[in-house]
Amino acid sequence: MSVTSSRTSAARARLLDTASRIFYADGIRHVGVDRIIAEAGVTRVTFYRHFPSKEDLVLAYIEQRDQQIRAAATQAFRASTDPEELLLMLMAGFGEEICRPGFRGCPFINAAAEYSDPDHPVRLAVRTHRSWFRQTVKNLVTAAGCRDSEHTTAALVLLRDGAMTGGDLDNPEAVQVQLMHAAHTIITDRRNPQ
Amino acid sequence: MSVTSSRTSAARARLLDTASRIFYADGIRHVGVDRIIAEAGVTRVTFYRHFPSKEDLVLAYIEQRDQQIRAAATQAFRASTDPEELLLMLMAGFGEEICRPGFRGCPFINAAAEYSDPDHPVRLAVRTHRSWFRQTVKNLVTAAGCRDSEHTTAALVLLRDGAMTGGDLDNPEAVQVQLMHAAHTIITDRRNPQ
DNA sequence: CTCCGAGTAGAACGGTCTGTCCAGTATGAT
DNA sequence: ATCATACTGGACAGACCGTTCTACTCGGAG
Repeated sequence: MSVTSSRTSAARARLLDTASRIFYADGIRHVGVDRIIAEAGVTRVTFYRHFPSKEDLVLAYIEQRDQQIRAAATQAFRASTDPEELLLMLMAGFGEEICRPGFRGCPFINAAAEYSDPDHPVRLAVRTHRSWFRQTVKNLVTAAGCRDSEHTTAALVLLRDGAMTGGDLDNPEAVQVQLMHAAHTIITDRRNPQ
Repeated sequence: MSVTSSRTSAARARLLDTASRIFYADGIRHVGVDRIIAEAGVTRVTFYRHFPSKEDLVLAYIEQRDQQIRAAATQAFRASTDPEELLLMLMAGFGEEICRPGFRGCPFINAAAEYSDPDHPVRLAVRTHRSWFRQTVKNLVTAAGCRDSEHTTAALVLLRDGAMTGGDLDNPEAVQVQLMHAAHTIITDRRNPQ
């Protein structure tokens, strides 16, 4: 229990959830630990008991997002066995996400903007997530029998990143429509005749 | 002279150029004015004479980038009178930019990631730039006689943002190829038959 | 009962941040 | 010669940064 408690403690969970909300909404480097511990309702000692430094909290935030998205994908992939439908569902998920109130762009892209050093652990975690996402898309594209799977995958990733950016900086509803139209065009155009 | 000197001083120019380089490479909020004045080779008093606060320097950085890009576009647009060719040149310019050493993504997207408040002057400057860019693309798309100019413009903006992101986080050369392929497809597919 | 892990409360550390102030220097126009 | 202007140098305040510290409470396991 004492070993796992550092990962399952209620205080730790509150800390991480609070940090996740604040980091996503307001950025990372500019937010002090004072604000996080205050809003999480814990003390400094408790914070540093669970996270040796602020950087560990930041990493935990990024990795939690990664895990949540992977879990959501695994869950969503149970809804259908048709890879083409799943691809469209995936892109539709992004389309809905960017329209939700409080959307502030892709947390990984935003984090990378704040950590410019390519060797920084945050950057590494972002690359790990993006590699997983790209591979996931590629698996679906391949399973859907698209020609030129590498090319199609890259186009969908490009589209996704552009939509996450435009959803924050431009008109989310317009971007959503554009995203779905483009995704549909890409996927169906590359479909192999059967 | 005394009136214009605050805008044309050599010290001010060095300050702004240094800040531009550092802000783009390393981010904005995390770098202090100490580093900027040190690398620019001026004193703190000189800095605060030209920029009442750090925020004014940040704004000047964003607006300088905006002006430089507009000037480059105006310059480039003299190379041809064919709007379709100009559109492809525009996208090719982004393709080359993301492959250049030191590329760190779109300075406006990165700045917006660090300033989450939609009403912050930095966000406003970013919106201003993006509005100009979108309108510029739309003018070219319209002049090129594309069907559904609004839709085509949105697709190209989406593509551009995705490429700027992927150029920083993924493989720039691969993104460049993908960008040009997609741009070519979008533009020629929407061409009205003549 | 005793002990220990996990929590609370709050002070304090050294460092860095933006921004201000004082004193002195070089230059160039009048 | 004078005088405003733009600069240099360094010290300084006040706030905030991440981090560590002491001292205390409480509940459950041995």
